[in-house]
Order: sequence, then C-alpha cells, then structure tokens
Amino acid sequence: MLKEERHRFILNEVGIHNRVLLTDIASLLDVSVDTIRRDIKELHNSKLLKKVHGGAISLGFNNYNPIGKTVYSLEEKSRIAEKGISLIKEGQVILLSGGTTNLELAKRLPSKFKLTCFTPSLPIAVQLLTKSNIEVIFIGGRLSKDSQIAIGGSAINMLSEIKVDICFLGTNSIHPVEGLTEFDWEIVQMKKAMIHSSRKVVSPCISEKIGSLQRFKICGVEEIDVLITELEPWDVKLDAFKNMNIQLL
Amino acid sequence: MLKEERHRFILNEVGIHNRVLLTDIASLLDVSVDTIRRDIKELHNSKLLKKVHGGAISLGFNNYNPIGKTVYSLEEKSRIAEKGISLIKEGQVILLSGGTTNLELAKRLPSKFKLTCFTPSLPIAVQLLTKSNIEVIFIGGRLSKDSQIAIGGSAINMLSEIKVDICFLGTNSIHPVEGLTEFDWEIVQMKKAMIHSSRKVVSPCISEKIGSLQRFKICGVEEIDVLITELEPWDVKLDAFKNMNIQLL
DNA sequence: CCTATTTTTGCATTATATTGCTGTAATAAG
DNA sequence: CTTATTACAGCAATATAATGCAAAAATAGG
Repeated sequence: MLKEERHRFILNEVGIHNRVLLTDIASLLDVSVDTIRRDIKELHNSKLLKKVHGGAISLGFNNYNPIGKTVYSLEEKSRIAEKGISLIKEGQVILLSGGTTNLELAKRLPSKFKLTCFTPSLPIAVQLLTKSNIEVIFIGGRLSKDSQIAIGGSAINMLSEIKVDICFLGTNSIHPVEGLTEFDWEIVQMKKAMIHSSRKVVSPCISEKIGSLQRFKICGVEEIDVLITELEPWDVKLDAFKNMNIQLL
Repeated sequence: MLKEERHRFILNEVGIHNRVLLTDIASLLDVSVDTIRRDIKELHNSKLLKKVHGGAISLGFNNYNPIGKTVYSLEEKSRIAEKGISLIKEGQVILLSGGTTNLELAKRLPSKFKLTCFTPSLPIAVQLLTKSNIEVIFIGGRLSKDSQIAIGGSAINMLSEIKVDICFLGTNSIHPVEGLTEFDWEIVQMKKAMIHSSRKVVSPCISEKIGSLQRFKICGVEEIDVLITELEPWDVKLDAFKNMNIQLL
C-alpha cells in the first residue's frame, strides 16, 4: 500500500469520525503502528489534522479552542491580502472563495466605500457581517465540515445566476503546466462555477503552493488574470508564469 | 478516548450549560475524577474555561452579571430548547429559523443520531458545523446585519425547493387573535416561506412574547402546530390558545 | 537488466505521557 | 467546630513516543 493511499485513508477517517486511534488505523491497514505514527506526523506538519497522544484529531473547528490555528504565514498572507484589496474599486461586486488567505483579505476590506460581496465561506461571511459598508450575500448550500464552505448543486446553481467584477480564488495548488488543482472534488466544482461567474479572476497564493499538484483539476493557468504572491518578481519559481498572460503582483 | 476529545467535550458542555461538575463529566465519560480534574486544569491554564471548586464554569459567565436577566431567560430558553429537541426523531430533516432560542436548540441537538438541518442563520450554521452527525445546509441569500440571517428572493427561492419534517420558527410576537407578527418585512417573507416548506411548524416562544404584537403579520395562529413555552399549562396567558388546534408544551 | 542510492518500513530500546489509586491537606457547608 | 467533599502530590502500571538500526522496497543511472 502506498504512503499516499494511507494518508488519504487517514484523512478520510478523520473527516468522518473527527478522530482516529493510532492502533485502529494500524490494524485496519495492516501496517505497523510506527508507520502510521510517521504518517500522522507528516499530515500534522502539513496542517491537515492534529496529532495528539494516541492518535489524531480533526482540525475541525470547535468554537472554543483555537487549537493549532497558529497561522504560520500570517505575515505573508497579510501582505498578499493588502495587494488583493488594492485591486478593488468603489461599488464593485466581488466574490470570495474560502481559505485563510481570503479570510485575511475579508478582514482588511476597506470601510471607506460600499461593496457587495458574495461568498460561500462561513467564516468569511461572519467576518464581513461586522462591516457596515459591505453588503454580504451568502452562497447557500450543503456545508462542508472541514473547509466550512457551501458546496453542492444548490450552491453551484446560485453561482450560475451571478456575474461579479472580481473573484478572489483561494488556491491550494497552482502549477505552470497543470494549472489549478484541488484535493476535493466538490470544491473543484465550486471553484469552476466561481470562475465562470467572474469577469476577472485573482488568485492570492502563498509561494509554498506554487508548483504543487493535487488530484483534480480546476482550470488551466490561462483562466487566471492576476496571480498575487509574496515572492519577489525575479524569483525563479515565477519564471514559468512569465510568458503567460498573467499579471504578477 | 483521547485526551483532546475529552477537552472538546468539556468545553462543549461548558459552552452549553455555563458550568460543569467534575463528577458529572467523569461519569459521563467513564474516567476517573482525577483525569477530569487534570483536564480542567489544563483548559484553565489555556484560558478556555475557569476552574472552580468542584468543576468549571465558562469564562464569560461572571461577566454576565449576578442579578442577570440574561441568565434568567437563558435558563428558560434552555428548557424550551430541550422540549423542542424531544420532538425530533432520528434521520429527520429540520429547519431552524434564526433567534437565540433556536440557537440554544441548535447547541443541544443530540449527537446520537443523524440529522439534516437547514437554516438561514449564520450563528446557527456555525454552531451546527461542530457536530459531525448533522448535515448542515445553509439557505443562502443577502445577509441581514442585525438578525444575521439570509433574506431576500434568493433565500426564499431556495426555501421553495425544500420540504422538511419540522420547522422551528423563532417567534418575536404571538397573539391569539392576530397570530404571528414581525417588525421586519423581509423576515416576514422568510418566515412565510419557511412555514410553507414544512410539514410541521413548532414555535418555541418564551412567555414575554406571548400576546405581543408587531407591525407585519406572518400568519395566523392556526398555522402553528406546536407552541412551546416555559409557562405552566394552567397559566392564564395560554387560555386563549387552548381551544385552537395547537399542542402546548 | 543490473547495481548503487535513497526511501520506506518494522523492530528493539529507551524515554515520556497518561491514568487511576493512595493518603493527606484544603475547602465548603451546616 | 465538625463533617463531607474536593484538591493535590506522589507513585506505579500501562500506553504511547522517539530514536537508531537493519532489511526491504522503490528509484535512478548506466
């Protein structure tokens, strides 16, 4: 059995049961406890679950405890968010997908002028509701426990009925050849619909996600109008994007 | 059971009841009192609750105030919520409107069996997302800043496409002759749509709202199937409702 | 196809964490 | 003041984590 398979299995179990025991997984997959321990350590480091004594537990939020929510790259995310905000003009209609970068962006949206803001993300909606100058429209649908965004047909339907000025598309993986990819199929569908509903697509993306690859494809890089990263313009990681028709910030 | 799980459980209990007894938790989770004591000490050190002699209390609890009307009506709301929950059966599909009473109800929804839960209320959705046994579907739409629920055509559209087993309709004013009334026109529209989408309408309603009247009418009393209040059955305030076809709890 | 190199895995060992129990001190309540 | 309950410290039993190492498997280069 491949390591990747085990990782998926573990994440799946955590997704379903919110917790797993080291020993259970080991016997289910018929490998040693050490192996699973190492797997969980890796997943923990990738912030996909929380390693605890005896097993692992979902990051899934619980109102009260800010477990492991120490956002590493908060600083970079802030800078990216600020850049993103500079693209917004008074009175525009914007669409925010989920993700922590977009949440940072939402927090920083200006209170100077009116905006209309669509989002399928619960935390972002909560954040935006505190701002009196922003009209918030929630894209409804079935809520995904881990990503905390609405997914499914109903949400995609609602997206199909709108056309916004700018979409800020939180991005898990962007690759110069393969384009944007995602781990979760339902989220792929959502993101496709979001791109379709937007005149301009902006992808705020911290550098560690550039060049990575996941299972499902959302779209090619050519669908993205603006890529915002914290990297310096001459960084080698960006070379591959340079002769495409993408604005780099 | 993992330590982290106990921690979450305790925090959850504290969140709901504002206080917990060491011994209760210990017997509920079937571990020794010492273990829970140590758990609570850790949570206390992380400033997630306040350790007190014999148990723990929520951090905000003291701030609320000792003479507290808030706490008083919270207690009643809890009782009403518990009653409401007793109406729910395994696997049902329910619809929760907004309001603090429904939020209390959402917090207390059982984790024993699967449920599907529609709601246009942001705080309720946030609450429900923490429960792994409940599928949450958010009724999307423009979010009202003060009531924090989705309103407007899009939300009403989405409501028109569903039919649920029970609707818990948070109620601002109920009057034996005039029926249910509301202050806000948009919310009236939402509630009308919710009633229309439900086989059974339950109105959890603390007594101070009985007999009061607001500007716009939602529906007559006859549309309500069950009225839950904290009043005793012989209370004079309820007389007017008695010869109607309403179940009083 | 074969071999060198790297990665992955399981096992043994040692270190650490968790838990319940004991006895004793502290605290609340009458 | 007395009594019952709760808190705490220390201890032992058990479970889990970390580490180093060797065998097995995968990978890369020729």
